[in-house]
Amino acid sequence: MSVRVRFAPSPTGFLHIGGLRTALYNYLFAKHHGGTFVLRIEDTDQSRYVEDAEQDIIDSLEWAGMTIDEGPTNPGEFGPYRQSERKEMYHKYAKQLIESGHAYYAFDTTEEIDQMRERLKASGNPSPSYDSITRQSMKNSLTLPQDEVEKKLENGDEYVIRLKVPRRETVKFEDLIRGVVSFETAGLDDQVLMKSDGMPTYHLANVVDDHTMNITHVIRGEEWLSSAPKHMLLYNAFGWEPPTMAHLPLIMSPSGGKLSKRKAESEGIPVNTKDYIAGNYEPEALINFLAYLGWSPGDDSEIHDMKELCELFTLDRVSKGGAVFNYKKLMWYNEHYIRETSVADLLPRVKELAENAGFDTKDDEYLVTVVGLLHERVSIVDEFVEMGSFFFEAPKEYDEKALKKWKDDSAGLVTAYKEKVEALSDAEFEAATLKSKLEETIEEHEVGFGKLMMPLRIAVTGQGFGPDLFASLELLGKEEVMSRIDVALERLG
RNA sequence: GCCGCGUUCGUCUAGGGGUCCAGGACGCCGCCCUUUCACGGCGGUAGCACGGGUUCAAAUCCCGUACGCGGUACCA
Repeated sequence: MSVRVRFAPSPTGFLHIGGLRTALYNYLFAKHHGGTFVLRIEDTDQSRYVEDAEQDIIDSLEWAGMTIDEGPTNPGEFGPYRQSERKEMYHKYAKQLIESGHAYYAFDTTEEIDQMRERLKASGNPSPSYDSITRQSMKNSLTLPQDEVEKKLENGDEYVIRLKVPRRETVKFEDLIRGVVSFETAGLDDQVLMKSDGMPTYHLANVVDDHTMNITHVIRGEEWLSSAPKHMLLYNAFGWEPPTMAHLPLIMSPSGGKLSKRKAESEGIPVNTKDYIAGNYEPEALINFLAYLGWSPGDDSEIHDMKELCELFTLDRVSKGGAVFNYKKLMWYNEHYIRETSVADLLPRVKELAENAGFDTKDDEYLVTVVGLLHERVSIVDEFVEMGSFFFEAPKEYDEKALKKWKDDSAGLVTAYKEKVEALSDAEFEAATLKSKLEETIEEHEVGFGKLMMPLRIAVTGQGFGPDLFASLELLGKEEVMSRIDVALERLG
């Protein structure tokens, strides 16, 4: 049977970076085996539904380079792909479970359940739950007379359907990442399968869908491991062969704990995929980084594109422990992929960025030189415009830190240099000459290179760092350079 | 609390009984290159959570402890 996996997010917000990695591992696994990558929208919680979330998920996956083989917008033969559109199916299967004695109706109100919990807590039970013991004293089809149950159902009284968890049983299953995992049913509660609003809970929906959609491998976050035994119980109750399980380690925040939205933001880590899109990160970098966050091919390689990752990826090489998100390493990947991208490919992107910043980008030839000069220096494409802003307009102010290098003798040296260079024709105004003129000047004044270099850089670019200065001067042209020096001399003295 | 899952440099990881006084990458530090900023090159720093076993031999197997994380909902 060919591999079919699903990424099954709930549309309660924008696609989280952890979700993106789960999707990636599913995708890589599917493609490694020539299988199918399914997107299923788990929208069974109507109270948390977010309108634009589904589109955001689809856009994010596409940006990251994952092709959805089957999903709500490109259905295959196992649709629909939104759980809200499969309601009848869940009802049918829930009913089947009741008939086979694996589930039952429960009529308790929220208040009654709360009271039960209070009562048990008061009598010394630290974690009361609706289970094989407590269900005997609750209002459900196991305790109520048959005719009363039927009457309640006919009256349209609110009810839920609960899983009848066996009293004492051991549920064991093999997880591809963790090996054999084992749970005692005594610790499980009678999970709600159908909610009183007629929607299934995740537990029922996920089992029914994975089975009816022919999913062969369930690859999901570790937060699901604890409820996996309930799912196994369900597969058993239906008499279905469960899919192979693989529970992924969580992505952790640098300060510890699951990388939550709140934590990530306070630690300067973009948490939603859309933040990376808006922030102009290289998708290849994010993907490469994410792939290695909890997985490695086992050799010393670090750089792989999606195609290579598909070839290399296996679940047995996924690590078990949580992985801390290392933003600096992400940036290292980002720098790497920018350097790998040709100037020609970068050009239109930088052009758009610069224009959005309100700069006149002059002609493409000019821009090509700008991009070339900054290519090895930027960490993220935005920096082409930030670091290179002086290519488009004269510095409005001078960087404070850089200004410390503007010493008492700076004005004199810059003036001396200016006088030399002023004599050059436009054609002579090129990097090598500009450099030799600087050498001449420092020799005449018997000072070090930096004594003139830094002030000159500040005067022309406003910054204490940046691309090769002489090439920059050449590109800017004589007239512009002269004018900037004059302004600086006047303002800095 | 209970249940489950984890634990190799600061971080991501390699390693699955001898070839490991533990390898790679990010970061950090230093040197070289560049009389500028970077890129790059070279080198350095730093780790098997702890305690017991098993074994001729344990980072690797077993048990316990500690710590971390997850779950404990009519949320997913």
